[in-house]
Amino acid sequence: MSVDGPRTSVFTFESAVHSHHVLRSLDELRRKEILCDLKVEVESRSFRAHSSVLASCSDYFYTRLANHSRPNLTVSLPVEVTVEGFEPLLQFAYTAKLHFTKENILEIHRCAKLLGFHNLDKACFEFLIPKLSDGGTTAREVKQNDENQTLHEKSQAASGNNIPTGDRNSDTGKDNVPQDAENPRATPSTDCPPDISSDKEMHLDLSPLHTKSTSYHIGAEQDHYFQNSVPHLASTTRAELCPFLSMSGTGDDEKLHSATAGCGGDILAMEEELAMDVHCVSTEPSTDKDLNIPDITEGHFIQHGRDLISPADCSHLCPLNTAEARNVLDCIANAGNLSDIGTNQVFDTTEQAFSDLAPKDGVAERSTVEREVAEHLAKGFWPDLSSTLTEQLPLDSLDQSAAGNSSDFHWLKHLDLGAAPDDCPFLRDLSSNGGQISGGDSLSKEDTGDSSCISPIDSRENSECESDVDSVQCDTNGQVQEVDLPFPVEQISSMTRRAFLQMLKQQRLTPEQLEFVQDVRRRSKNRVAAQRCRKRKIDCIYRLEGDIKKLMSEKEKLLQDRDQLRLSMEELRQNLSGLRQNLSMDTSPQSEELQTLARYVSSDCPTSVLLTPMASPSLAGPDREVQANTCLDDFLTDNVAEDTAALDSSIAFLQDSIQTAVTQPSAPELTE
DNA sequence: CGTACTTGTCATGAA
DNA sequence: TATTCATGACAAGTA
Repeated sequence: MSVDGPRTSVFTFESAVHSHHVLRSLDELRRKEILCDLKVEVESRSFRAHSSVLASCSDYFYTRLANHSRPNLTVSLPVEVTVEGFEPLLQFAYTAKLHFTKENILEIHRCAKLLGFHNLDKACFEFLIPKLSDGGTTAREVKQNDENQTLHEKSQAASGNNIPTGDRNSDTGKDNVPQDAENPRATPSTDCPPDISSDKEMHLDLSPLHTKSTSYHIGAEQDHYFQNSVPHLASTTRAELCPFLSMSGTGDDEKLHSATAGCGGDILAMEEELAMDVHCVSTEPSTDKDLNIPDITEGHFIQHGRDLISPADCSHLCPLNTAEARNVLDCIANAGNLSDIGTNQVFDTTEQAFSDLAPKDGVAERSTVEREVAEHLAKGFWPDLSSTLTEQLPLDSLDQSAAGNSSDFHWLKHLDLGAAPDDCPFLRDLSSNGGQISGGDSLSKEDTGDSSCISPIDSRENSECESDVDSVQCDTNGQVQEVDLPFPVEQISSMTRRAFLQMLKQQRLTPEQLEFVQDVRRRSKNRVAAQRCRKRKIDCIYRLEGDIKKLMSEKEKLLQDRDQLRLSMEELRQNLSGLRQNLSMDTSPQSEELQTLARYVSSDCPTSVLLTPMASPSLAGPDREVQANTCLDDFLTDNVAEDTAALDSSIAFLQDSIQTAVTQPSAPELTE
């Protein structure tokens, strides 16, 4: 039987934004070249970066940098890695956003494979490459290509070519625990050429072409890639290729996926806030060689996969894996030619994005989609609004959404809209579009003369006996049918007096109809007035309550100030009493002068007696204290106007004397 | 069943 | 003088 100590509860606070802030700060540091301990040379260009960042994102960099903690490293990437492919990857490492064009998507994909970048989901490329490439490659072909690769590597692994892989997790993401036995991070030195660490110039030429001492392995798919994409490497042996390529030949085909796609990687395992931004850029190739991605975004979708999904579920963590995401991106593709959209157009909000993604052929269908989205968003992020929104949404619209495209927007629940409900463009627009103000005629608010309160009231009028308050309206409607009004009854209360009279004149109503119309108008107006009145009354009550609280606070503060002043006054009196005692026992010339002065300034005041207690031994204790205070106050009050000059000089002299007494504590006159 | 609350309506006075 | 508005009072409905 084990005796356990007292159990202590451990609480964990997990910030949902910390990782994002850290990443953003790191990117800021990189842009300012602060704390950058790594220089990456790609072709003729060099990039400053943080080794830890790249090592955490790339198996290649991890393998090459894990054992080199010295600063100012220079890493020359293999020649097969191009700036076109590496620059977006570097941006991705610091921003979790991959900017690509259909011209460079293949190059990025190839470099991502070479460098073993995580979190670039394979399915992303599976989907995007066929969509953006002109060759008509299908997603199935891309997937099949990767499957062939994994199968090939599995066969190679079975044959004994088990090279450490850069992958730390399985493709399924179900096993997020790093397996050190197969983890290259456990034995990174095996992949590092021994001559690198001895490089005295700290210039790590990591190109496999220059590290012939390393025996690396390359899978068939890489061979295929190199033979097609890198012709000059077609004749290169596997041992001369990028070390990362050897990582993918562990024999575990699933790990290859992870190495290239990053699903189930450490970052995912850490439940980091994941964001996959897909910037569909224009067909114009990027001419900006800086790391600042040009503003050529056409479609911008941000999907955060936190909180709602298990980190082990790779397919959910990588939204572009899902069929829903494919549908969305299909919308991008179907929205028109990418080049048709302005190169400087940026979709910063889902509103813009889906406005353009929505079918152009029908407003009703678009409205249905938007309502579906709004409902979904509201349910997911603003539960308080969801009910209201659902109530306001037409039932047929919701039914249509439920039966139609609702499944296409399941992934929207992962959208991170950190805005208030009022800031939600969908809800805002829906309210503005769908919330048609009652009385729906062309009369403006000023024209009707009604206040803002008319909207909810009239909205109730528009509804058809949906609630209890509409019982009156039901009765009214019944009367409307009886009198057979030639115009909508809801117009009666909303129109101006002039318009109302004009309408009565034009309609030639019967006396019964006229009486009914006037009664309806009167009651409606009065109803609104009563509501306004009650609202004002409630507002007044709230305002008065606020005033009461404010006054109570002020009162409390004044009472505290009063108590504080009393304490200060009491302390001052005690100090003054002590000072008088010290002065009375002081036999120094200064003290004699003080006493003389005291007798002078209080020649007709009993205070002089108090200042010279020896002269009046009959008074002592609290009585003398009270009397002294009283007499002194009275004297000062009575004589201040008579001899101000003498008083000022006396006060100054007293102050000097007090100061002298204070600064000379060792004076014999201050000691008994 | 009583109570508190909401809402519509009426009566009345002021503008 | 007619109309509008504000407001108190009352009644009906509801939780």
